[in-house]
Amino acid sequence: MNHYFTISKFARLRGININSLRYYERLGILRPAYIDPRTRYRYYAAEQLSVLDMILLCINLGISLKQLAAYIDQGGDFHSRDLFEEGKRRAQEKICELQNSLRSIEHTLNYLEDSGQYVRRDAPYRRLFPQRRLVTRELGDRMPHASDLETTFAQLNGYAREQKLYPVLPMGLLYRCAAGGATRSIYWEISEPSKEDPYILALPQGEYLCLQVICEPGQDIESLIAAQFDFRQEAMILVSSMERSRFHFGSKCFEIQYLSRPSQGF
Amino acid sequence: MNHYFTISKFARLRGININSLRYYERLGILRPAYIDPRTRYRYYAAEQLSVLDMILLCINLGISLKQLAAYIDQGGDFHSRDLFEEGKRRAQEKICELQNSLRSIEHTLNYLEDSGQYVRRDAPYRRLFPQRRLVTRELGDRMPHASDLETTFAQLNGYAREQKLYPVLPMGLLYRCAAGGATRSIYWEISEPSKEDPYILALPQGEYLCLQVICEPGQDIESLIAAQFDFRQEAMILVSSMERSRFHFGSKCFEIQYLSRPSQGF
DNA sequence: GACCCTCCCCTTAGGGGAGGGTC
DNA sequence: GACCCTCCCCTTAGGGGAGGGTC
Repeated sequence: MNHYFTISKFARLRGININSLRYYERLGILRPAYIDPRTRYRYYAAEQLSVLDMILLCINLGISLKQLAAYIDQGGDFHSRDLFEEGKRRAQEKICELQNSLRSIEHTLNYLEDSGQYVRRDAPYRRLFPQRRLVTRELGDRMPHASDLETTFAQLNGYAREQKLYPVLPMGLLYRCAAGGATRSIYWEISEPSKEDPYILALPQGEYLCLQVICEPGQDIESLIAAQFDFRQEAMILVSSMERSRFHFGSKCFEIQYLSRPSQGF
Repeated sequence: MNHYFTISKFARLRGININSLRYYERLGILRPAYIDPRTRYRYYAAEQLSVLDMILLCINLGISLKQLAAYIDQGGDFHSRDLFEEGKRRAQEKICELQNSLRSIEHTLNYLEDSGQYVRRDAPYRRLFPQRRLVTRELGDRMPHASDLETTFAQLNGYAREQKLYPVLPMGLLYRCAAGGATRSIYWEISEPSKEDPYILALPQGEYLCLQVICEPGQDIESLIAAQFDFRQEAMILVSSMERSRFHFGSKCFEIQYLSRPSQGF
């Protein structure tokens, strides 16, 4: 003489809704131990809690209940070890993904907070940056049109995502200046801390000479920079997007960051 | 003269399906920058990628797109800092939950693997256990009926879940024996490594004297134990469920684990 | 009176396809 | 020929409710 739980008592043992149990029955993964043929009332046995726990584990880890069926053999037994192995893999993957997202978010929040101290500066100032990692793409001899530039930024972002470099704001233009001339690149800052990639550039930490400029749509940003800095002096010049706690589309404010003789350190 | 992306090019920039973009438009969170009134073709601007990135971040972190709407003000600006703060909280919570699940799974896998070495032993043997943490509940003077026992196990499991102790297999009976008599409890092993709780018992690591018994449904497990051990000798006796890589309902095989004079250590 | 039953409709974030027009 | 449009139906894991019977 076995003891049975009614559907609501059984559901209460794991804090779930009775509709969930009816749903598991429909899927065929957890049929009541007994169904009264007259009233169609469902009754569950305590041993069935282990099946329910498996189901809840799967849901928790994003293993679909159809996939769960693959871990039950004809005899109704669970291949629980296989299921746990799969669950372990899933959990590890998800944790890894979330840690990457979290790092990107924290990176961005730090950046927003730090930038808050430099809002609307008319005069040049010195700004201390930590070491930064950028993913860059060199542009050709001529500055592309705004529309092509946008596309190139988007493509570089796509590349960085594919390579799991976790691009974040800010993005912008980068000039590597030397006596022989300057090369022009675009960049996205990345939050991935250690991966290697041919397009990654590690910017040294240190104090950069900074200047904020407003660039109207038709205006040429390079002539704005050239008015302030010499492109033939060995230096690194970044033209960085400035985003604050809100996104403003069509933002025209940039921060120029200047680092002289970067190859020699500070 | 702005540059626009067609819907499929825009989707490709982030590797998503064009139906997703149509869906975001329906929700009102990402309307195309321009819609040709004649053909109804949708065109997107590069700046809209930042909105798309916000949407993808939310999905990634389980923030619903309706909730996302709460971070957009009348002017169409994103309160991105608030959103990032929320995202950070979510990511941290999810990572924490997953790490707990992962620990439970690893705990269970270790247990299954370890138990594999002790399948179907006829004779007593010594088995080394690591330190184990149990959540226990004392039973009354008399052993409850099987049905009530099942309910009590389920309740204790529910309690352990609520307290985030992460109960795992094995579970079973626990006797704390002394000259004055024995107390009878049920227990679940827990995978939570450090939390304190009045019902937690930390079992010392060490070698336990073990014995496997088969207990048929009608049979009294306590008389089986009493045939082998003296309940009045200072000791800890566990009657542990034995589960292997598959769940078998109505399993009747138990492992008796005996530790003498636990208060004196090993 | 609390509990259970069977419909039946609804949710999220889209995916896939039919049938027809556009670049 | 590749691309885009608007329907329209489908998915997962249930949640909620109506209308009626059961413990």
